[in-house]
Amino acid sequence: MEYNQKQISILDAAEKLFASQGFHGTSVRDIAHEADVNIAMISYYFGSKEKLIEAIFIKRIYSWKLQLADILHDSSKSFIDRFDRLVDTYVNRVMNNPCFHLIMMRAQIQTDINVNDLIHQNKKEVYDVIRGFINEGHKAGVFNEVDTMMMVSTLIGTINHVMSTKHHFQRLAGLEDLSDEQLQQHLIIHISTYLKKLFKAILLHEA
Amino acid sequence: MEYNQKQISILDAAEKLFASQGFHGTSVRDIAHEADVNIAMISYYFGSKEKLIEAIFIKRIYSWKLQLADILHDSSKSFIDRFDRLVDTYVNRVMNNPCFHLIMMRAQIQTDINVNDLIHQNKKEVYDVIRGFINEGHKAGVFNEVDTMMMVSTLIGTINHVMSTKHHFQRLAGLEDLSDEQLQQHLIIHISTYLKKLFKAILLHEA
DNA sequence: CAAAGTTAAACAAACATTTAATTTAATCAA
DNA sequence: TTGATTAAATTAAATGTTTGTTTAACTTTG
Repeated sequence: MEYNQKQISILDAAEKLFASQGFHGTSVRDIAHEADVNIAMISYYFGSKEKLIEAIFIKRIYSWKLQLADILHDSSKSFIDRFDRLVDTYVNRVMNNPCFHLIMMRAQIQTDINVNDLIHQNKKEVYDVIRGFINEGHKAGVFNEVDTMMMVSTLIGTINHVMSTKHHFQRLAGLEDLSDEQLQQHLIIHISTYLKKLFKAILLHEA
Repeated sequence: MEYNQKQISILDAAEKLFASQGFHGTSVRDIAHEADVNIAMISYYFGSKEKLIEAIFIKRIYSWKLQLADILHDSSKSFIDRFDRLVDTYVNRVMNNPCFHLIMMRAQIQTDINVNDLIHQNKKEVYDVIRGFINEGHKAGVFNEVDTMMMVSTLIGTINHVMSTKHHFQRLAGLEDLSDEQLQQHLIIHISTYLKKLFKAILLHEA
């Protein structure tokens, strides 16, 4: 998929608006205005509003599992180093693409947006790779036996929750004098450190 | 707030539809049809669609912090028992009221639904009570010093994530032959057990 | 000169809310 | 118990917007 500049503007505008107002809360007029294009260009290039959100998913969803496999199959690194890198990378990925991950969260919640098969397929592949990695580490005597599916739920759930409620978080933690950029960096480091420590407590320490 | 039967029908129908289709994805006609009342009754009783969702929040939000304080301030139980009961109760609460918690998740994500102050106030009170409890347990020498805010994020984030993606979860875990009720019971026990073990690993065991 | 890009305008359908008319229920003097 | 009075509840219809999409005319590009 090669998109021209106008198509990219539309995709970016739609991603931003779908994230903050939801799919149904965003009109194609809103998108056209944000992207600074004529309304008809959206139908012209993408066919419909539905197909536009599909295009956003297809554009975003594939690179993650490539990166994931790259990290976990890097046998030059120890199991623990690879696991740390998994957490770091995923935290950065979600925190640096909040719009898309908000849309993804909402699409999972909502039953009437037609990208569920796309999401499920991706979930399955990601989960299989992580489970394989943890099992390998277990057989190598490095990791304890753990409930991988629940651990992945904690990883995704915690990061999504902090990302999606970061301004509540900011006020609750008394970080209101931080700029958006400072808050962002603070949260990335904070979540990564905490999650790595948390998971090591069940992966490495004795029961 | 005492509601008559017709108002309760409207609130229940709205909660169900807002949960599955979102606020903007649900029309007042949908709600009226689901509740089997005339469209005009919604404006008549609640004023507008906005005030209807506010009424849902106000109806639901208050009982939780009462129950929470009740659990954590029960000094007849040990710190560990109280913590276990906190996790059990919250898991049950979310899993048994999925519609409301889906609406809450989406409202936190969305910036254009006007219940954010309501949610923030509730978040703050809940967080303060839990932090107070953990600090008390730390001073008593039972708990390690932990990042309470992150721990609460993991609690809420993990449960919300499993609840909101439970049908993905069902397929990924190969539990497709379970009925909805069986899946529900399986998940409640599964999440509770896992989360209690996870948190104890950082609250109790040595670093 | 033909294909692709771009536009303002038009389209019907769906939207939230209001209206004005009608029915139901409650109150109370006779 | 009646019949009158009044407020609350209920309704179908109408209101004026906004919705996603299409059209037909026009411009640019190769």
